[in-house]
Amino acid sequence: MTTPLPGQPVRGSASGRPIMALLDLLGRRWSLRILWELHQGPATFRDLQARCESLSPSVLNTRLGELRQALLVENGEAGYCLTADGEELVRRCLPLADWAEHWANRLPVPEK
Amino acid sequence: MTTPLPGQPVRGSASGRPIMALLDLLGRRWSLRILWELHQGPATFRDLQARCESLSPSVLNTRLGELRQALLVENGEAGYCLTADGEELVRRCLPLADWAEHWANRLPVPEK
DNA sequence: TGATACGCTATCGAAAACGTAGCACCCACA
DNA sequence: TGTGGGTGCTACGTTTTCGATAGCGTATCA
Repeated sequence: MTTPLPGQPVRGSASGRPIMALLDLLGRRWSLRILWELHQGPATFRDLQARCESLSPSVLNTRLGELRQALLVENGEAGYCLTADGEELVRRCLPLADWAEHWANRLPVPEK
Repeated sequence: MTTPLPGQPVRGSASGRPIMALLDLLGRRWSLRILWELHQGPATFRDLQARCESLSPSVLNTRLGELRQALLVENGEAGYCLTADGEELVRRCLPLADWAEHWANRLPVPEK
């Protein structure tokens, strides 16, 4: 699978607009979650697996490759962590956590 | 596939925390894109397909079902559109468009 | 020379997504 | 009354992606 990047046609949009590349990149299973977990602090490969309740190493490795190509994540001394850009991206998503709480309150309680 | 909702275990997290349900919901192919397109204005089923460059009706229908269960999208007079909650969610994601532009400038220009 | 941890790859079956065709419904119009 | 257009949506076979498990190669420390 190729990493969606600005300036290239991506799935669902031949335009190359940056937002489309971003939506494709983030709309892959575990992408958002991985960024979220790394925002909680740096982690080794195996740490990340554990935090995500044991997602496959193959998928994790694929996602990490994409996120590294996109310069959102890097592998440093302390293990994997967000780049400055990645940090800023997540920072802009933080209002989501807030919103999710309100959302939970408005939804009917799901059956167990 | 079951719709991830707060209060239930979701893929990658048994905790039921709202943010985890949200990350699961949005981390499915086309979810973010569909919300994005609906934020540009209401659309019929076929409009949505066209705006997303002809994604499969089966997938579109599945995503719409999930987003409707999550009370983010509804089917009204003018076709599909965001609910008040959905609108607020997207509003909180708008900084992403901005960020994506900066991101594009910092990335090496991809080969054609 | 084990013991342990690291990042990561290989393999294979299951699940999700894709592409295409077409159904059932409604409504205007001839 | 039938035909042409729109609607939302389903069916089905193929391809892609994901998931579960095992294990490799390296490094570190005892």
